[in-house]
Amino acid sequence: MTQDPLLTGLAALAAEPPEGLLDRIAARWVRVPGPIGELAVAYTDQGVAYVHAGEGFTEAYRERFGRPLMPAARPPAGLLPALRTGRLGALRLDLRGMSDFQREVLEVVRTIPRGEVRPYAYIASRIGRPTAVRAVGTALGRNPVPLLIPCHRVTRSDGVVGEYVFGAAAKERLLLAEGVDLDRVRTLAGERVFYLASDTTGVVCFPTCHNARRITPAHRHGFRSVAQARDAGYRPCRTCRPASQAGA
DNA sequence: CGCATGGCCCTTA
DNA sequence: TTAAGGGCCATGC
Repeated sequence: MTQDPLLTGLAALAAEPPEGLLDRIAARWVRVPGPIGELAVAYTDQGVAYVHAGEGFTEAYRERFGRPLMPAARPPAGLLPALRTGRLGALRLDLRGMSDFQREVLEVVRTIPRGEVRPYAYIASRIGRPTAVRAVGTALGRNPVPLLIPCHRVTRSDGVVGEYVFGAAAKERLLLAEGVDLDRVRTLAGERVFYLASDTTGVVCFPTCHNARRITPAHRHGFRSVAQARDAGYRPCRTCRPASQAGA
């Protein structure tokens, strides 16, 4: 009907988007096995953007991101190992659209090793906002990539496991599967012990820090606060950095 | 020591 | 624009 080059150009666009364009706009998604059952995972050319458990994945994705979704043939490289080992490896994440606060929280949480836990208040201190403790909880409740950014490893200061996007029961199962001795954490908490120190190294740790777990019982000392441990002559562990603030 | 309570700060409706 | 409330925490009986 017309030979208008603009129209033919547009028609070509509609029929066959240029390579890469679609991936910038849309996300792909796959179903994969995870440690707590089947997961739906969405990813873009930037990396994994969303991890969802249970029903209603596409609805939840669209409500939250409002972008088109296309099924993918296979999971992105590195996703399955990351879910299996609890370590990201080279897997990239797409965290665009998060607030600065949320990104800072997630960056710290990301560094908590498998098999260990840290309190919400610790995350708040690490990002330099020691009183924004509840806001940290809110941010983790909105973690778009649970399991990959291990928000299940953030627990309450009083030794209680606390809430979780996929439910408190799932959080507890995950931690046990990763080797966290929750019974011991709870026993210590009952004695008001939230830090463990070694009188051979002079270092004080969070109880689940791998350094704390190797302390011989005879040389182990429990403390209620880092301040008390300091007064007793201990210095904070450089690995788990108890009571450390941003920069400190 | 278990529970209640005020405090805090970011996000959402 | 504002107000309400949440994956919490430290106190005070």
